[in-house]
Amino acid sequence: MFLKAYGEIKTRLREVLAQKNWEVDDLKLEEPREIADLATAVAFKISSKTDKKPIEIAKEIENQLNQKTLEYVEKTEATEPGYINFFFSQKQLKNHLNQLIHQKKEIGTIKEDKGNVIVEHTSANPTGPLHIGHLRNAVIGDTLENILEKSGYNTQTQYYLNDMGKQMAILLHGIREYGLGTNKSQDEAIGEIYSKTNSEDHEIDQEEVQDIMQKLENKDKETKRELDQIVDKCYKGIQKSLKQLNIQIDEVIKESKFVFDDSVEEIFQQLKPFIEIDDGAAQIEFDEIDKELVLKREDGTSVYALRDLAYHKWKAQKATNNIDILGSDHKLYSKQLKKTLELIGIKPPETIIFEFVSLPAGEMSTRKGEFISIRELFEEVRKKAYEEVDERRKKPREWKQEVAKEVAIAAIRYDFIKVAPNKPISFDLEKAVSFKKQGAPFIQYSHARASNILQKSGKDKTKIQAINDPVINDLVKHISRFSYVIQKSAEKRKPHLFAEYLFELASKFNQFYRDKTVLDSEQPKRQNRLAVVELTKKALKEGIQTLGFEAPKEM
RNA sequence: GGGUCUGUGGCCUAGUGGAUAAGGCUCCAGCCUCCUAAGCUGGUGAUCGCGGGUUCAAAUCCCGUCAGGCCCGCCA
Repeated sequence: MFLKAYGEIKTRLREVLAQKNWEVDDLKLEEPREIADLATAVAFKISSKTDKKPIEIAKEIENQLNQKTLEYVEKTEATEPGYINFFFSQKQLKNHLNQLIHQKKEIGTIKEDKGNVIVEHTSANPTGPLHIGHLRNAVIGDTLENILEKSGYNTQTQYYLNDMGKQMAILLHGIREYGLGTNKSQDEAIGEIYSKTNSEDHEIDQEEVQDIMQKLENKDKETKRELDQIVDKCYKGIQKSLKQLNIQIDEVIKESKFVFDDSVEEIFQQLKPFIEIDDGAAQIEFDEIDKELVLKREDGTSVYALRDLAYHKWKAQKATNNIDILGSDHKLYSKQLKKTLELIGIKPPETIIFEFVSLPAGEMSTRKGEFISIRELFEEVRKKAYEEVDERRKKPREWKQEVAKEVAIAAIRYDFIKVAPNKPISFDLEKAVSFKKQGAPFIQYSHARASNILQKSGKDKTKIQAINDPVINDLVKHISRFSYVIQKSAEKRKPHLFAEYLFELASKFNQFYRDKTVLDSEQPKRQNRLAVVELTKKALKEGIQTLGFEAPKEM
């Protein structure tokens, strides 16, 4: 309803401004908490172009606005020094809320066809297990996908799996030398060998590495098969780590695909007019970027960039929107990639760059074997969650384990998603394990409380009758913003906005929970409050699932 | 050195042109005979790194400066 009201006000405001001949290119509505539902400061902008005071203009606009009744707006006002405030229709709000309680489809889903979008995320090299740096990538990607899906996109996630090039050649060389044991998790075993191969006490046989690279480039089936075995094993471990946190990749695309089906060569030919040869290497130079992009080495083998270009060309044909989630170390490269695609008329991807996750001790490195793996993190958090559940509820062990698992997944994911991507994170395991209030368990707990009331309520009719009580009004109004926040979060590609919204919802429900007795209250109130609880529970559950974790009924 | 991102109460984070800068942690004072206290209420605490500028209006835009991260590979 919030979304509809927003649209209605904006449209009407545009009409009025056009009538008055006041052109404003950037018409934006604000949400001034406590003051009004929506507001605009458009009068200030107009004022600077005319000789009228903002408040006079605001009053004129407000007058004109009210020439036509608005469906979702009950009251407007022009206030000093020149804002126009909008207050929503309580009747419409109530209707809307009652619809939400009874509708089949989930709360917040926007019925619109916004086209296909591929979200490429994580895409870590199969040279070891995923660590918490990759986790930030995975959580942002997966959550964004859920939010986009809810806002009307048809989404797919892809993992671009590197199985070509120098790094992989080095890995294969290392495995040939040390062999791959079978006793432990394969991604971990591979990670150990990879870091051993790169360590200072080991000398890399450059000739062999060169040979492997050449063979792969020339589509040598035997070498490909040998490497495939390793890559597949490692990816299996990666996939398991992701699954642990409720992250599912829809499609895995191997880099070699584009060499083997000749699309790398095809795009290379397409780029020919822009390519320059420097010391035998084929590269592209840019006017606006200071650094050239190498596509092929002196020996004719392709570099990652060229294969990635072929991948992006392929993706551009499959979806209208492509979003890549990348670490900030890829910033320069992604700029080059986009420019290069534009040269040959291919729509470049959008990129969401996230800053690094560091440990209190310093940086993580797969090559050096310094990192906290997702597995370790998950185990730690789950252990802690189990202690917490165990302390509070007398229940069977399996039940406590299940809840602990759900809480752990939620706590980890929420911790990463609530921070805007462009902020660097210093990851402290101690702090991550101690459940802070501003985290997922708090939200899950609110849902459990709501569920508990409903479970004990029996069969009472669910219809919201009165929403004039301030505590209730605050809560239900917040729920009415659900699809609006989904929309905003999706269009701005900012999943943390939704994470914050959901925390506020939980917080508002807890205030309601304290102030308003539900089960033991007198009848018109009981039914009304019960309906509010049901609606809140629905919204919390839907929001929790959108963030990629579960909402236990009890915890 | 060049590019880029970040800098908000003791700590973590939101807000990136609009009305008193919003939360959480910590600390202090309260609230379980009453639907799950993983909760709630109140309080202490901020010249938004620093200095200029633009604007009716700046945490937000511009310039400079300091501090930290990342990048500047024929790696990915």
